[in-house]
Amino acid sequence: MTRPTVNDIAREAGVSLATVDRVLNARPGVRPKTIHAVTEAINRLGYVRDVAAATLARSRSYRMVAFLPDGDGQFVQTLAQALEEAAALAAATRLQLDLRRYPPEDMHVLVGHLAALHPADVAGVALMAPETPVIRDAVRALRARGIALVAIGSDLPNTGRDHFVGIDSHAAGRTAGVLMGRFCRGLSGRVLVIADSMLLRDSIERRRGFDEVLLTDFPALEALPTLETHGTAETLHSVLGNCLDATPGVVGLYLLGAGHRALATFLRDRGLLGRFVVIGHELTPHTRQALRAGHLDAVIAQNPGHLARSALRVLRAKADRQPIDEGQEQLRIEVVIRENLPQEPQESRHSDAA
Amino acid sequence: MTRPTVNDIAREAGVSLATVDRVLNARPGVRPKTIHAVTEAINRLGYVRDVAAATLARSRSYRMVAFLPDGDGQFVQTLAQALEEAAALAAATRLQLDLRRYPPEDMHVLVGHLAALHPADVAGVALMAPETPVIRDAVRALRARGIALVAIGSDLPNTGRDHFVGIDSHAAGRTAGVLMGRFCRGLSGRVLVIADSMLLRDSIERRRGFDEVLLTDFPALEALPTLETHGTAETLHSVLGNCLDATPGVVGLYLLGAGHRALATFLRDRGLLGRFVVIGHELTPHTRQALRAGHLDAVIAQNPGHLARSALRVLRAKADRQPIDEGQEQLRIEVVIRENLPQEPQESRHSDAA
DNA sequence: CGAAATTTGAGGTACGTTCCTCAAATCTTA
DNA sequence: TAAGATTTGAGGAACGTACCTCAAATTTCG
Repeated sequence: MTRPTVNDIAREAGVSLATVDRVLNARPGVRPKTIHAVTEAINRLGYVRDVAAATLARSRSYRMVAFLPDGDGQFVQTLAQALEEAAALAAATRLQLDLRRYPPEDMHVLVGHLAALHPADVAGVALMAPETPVIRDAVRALRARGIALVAIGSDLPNTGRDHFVGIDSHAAGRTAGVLMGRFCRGLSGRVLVIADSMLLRDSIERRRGFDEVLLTDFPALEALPTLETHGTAETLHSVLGNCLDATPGVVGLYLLGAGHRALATFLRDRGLLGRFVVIGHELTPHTRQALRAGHLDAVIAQNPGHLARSALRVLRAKADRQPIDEGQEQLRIEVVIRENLPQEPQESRHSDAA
Repeated sequence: MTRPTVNDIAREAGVSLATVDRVLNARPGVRPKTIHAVTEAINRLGYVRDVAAATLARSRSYRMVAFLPDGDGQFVQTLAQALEEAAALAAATRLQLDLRRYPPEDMHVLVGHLAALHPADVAGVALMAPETPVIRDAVRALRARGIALVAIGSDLPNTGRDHFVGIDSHAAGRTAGVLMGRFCRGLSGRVLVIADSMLLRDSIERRRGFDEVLLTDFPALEALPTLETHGTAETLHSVLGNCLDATPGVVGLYLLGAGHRALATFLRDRGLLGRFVVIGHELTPHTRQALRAGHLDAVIAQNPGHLARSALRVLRAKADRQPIDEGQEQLRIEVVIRENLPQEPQESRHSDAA
């Protein structure tokens, strides 16, 4: 009737509580035969460890640090907020998150922060950073010290990071390509691709996926070389203006990164709103507004709330050396159009001490 | 340095542990002034209740029951599996799920099951059922007895259900409509709408959303009256065959419910594969395969894993009379195309006693 | 067989909270 | 001011697991 406890296992297996404990926690000094008897009893009774009691007994606490690039990118802002919210909830389960920003222009600051982390203080790190050699080394050193690290938003392969929380940029780019192709059905012409900068791996991979699909599945569309805006509205206006003037037959615009607001202004000024199929990435206040207004046809996104919760769950699992639930941690490449736009995330107010 | 505990609050507020406890758990017999002093101390210290310790002390266990219609619908099968998996994980946090199937042809069986539930045995119920008057009454009675109820997959408004876990069918239908319209860009013609039966609220609402969008945004497309297959491949073949023979200019097919396998066979037999834009609902092995093969252009889906986890989380919250995290429980209307098809959910194997 | 090594048992404390009892202190109100 | 009502304090047991120590039992091996 009631849940079996460790004492029930001991009785069932005909051993003492201490032995059950040794088996359950994989402590040494138990004969294989005894281990077998205990696991048998566990299976027979259908015992499941009560994690509440276990974490309480362990009185373990999880101090995590998250590093996000400083700056005004809306996606990063949204993610930061999602992390704060997820952390507020996770505080009830003894997880403490220290969210820090680093100047994106000087990676050595970040590296310094990472190098200063000590496993006694910090159980795990969530990091959003481009993959440069210095970062790679810093991450490797961190892990060598026994601190878990998950890459968030943008992957850091070849660093031995414990996990990547985010979507596959290449597949996201392919998805954008298919939507562009299908939304432009019957049209032939050119597609402008606009990015902040093509130095980021994500942008490169999105672009690659996008091109692949256009090339193989939508030969009537030609994707032009990427226009780089360097994150400023002025550059976007001038570069895009020049390009449009010089290029006839543009039917679609693909924004690899930010710049939706600047683009909307530009198109409005030129009376071009609604003239192109426009596809972008990430759901932010700007893209949300553009979708609603009809200036943006689809957004390929990853859910920041899921990102944040997944990152914290994975970090905790890694800190506990426990397996992660792959199914739950797999993030979807979301396709957002006006009709399935989720409700504005309202002020989610958590009661204080509940 | 260390997390504040109830004892810290007591010291900080200058009251006893008992009083802190009374305030924390909203027990009676504390003066407003004292309550204020305690909450002040809580805020000052940034106290967060340790849920692990709390649930342990309460030694509460959560016995939940889920009712799904019996039958071979793939979505229901997938959902059942997702519920089992979510329950296996939640077992570690003292939640026990009893997954039951009821014969969809006789609602009285379900009603009987519901009527037999006693709040001493069952804390909450997850129910997937059509909204009929008998069901409505049974649900009302259940809630009157103090058992929490969440509707899963398909809503039960006007029953006072505690929560609905699922997506808005109307919005899902609109989303399908937009994709149909955009994928048929430049074409004018007719769209066939196929359903198992139009008696289900979900089908009706999807259809309504779909029609709305076609009517206002894509006047070149005409949605024809719904063809009902009653869930059998034979009916689908004959009805659809007749309709296609009698109707020129069909450019799209919209499947409100199941029947993807039968449709694929039908189209293959007639040599019509790839001739229409085909849009459907729910990601199942069949739709997944059709997407991959290119016979199906898009699927509007809700994630069964999220459904299951959300249902259990909400039930637990309701059983504890605690607020739910709206942000986390909001389910997305997913748009799935071949390019963003998630990996096949593999055998997720959880180690036994970890 | 005996000594050494290994395995097991018994018992305890701790984790942070809930929930209980009973007495003491404080407030109300006639 | 005194009786009654309300509020507060002190203390303890319980939840299920982790982790510790030391002694006893058992096995291994020379």
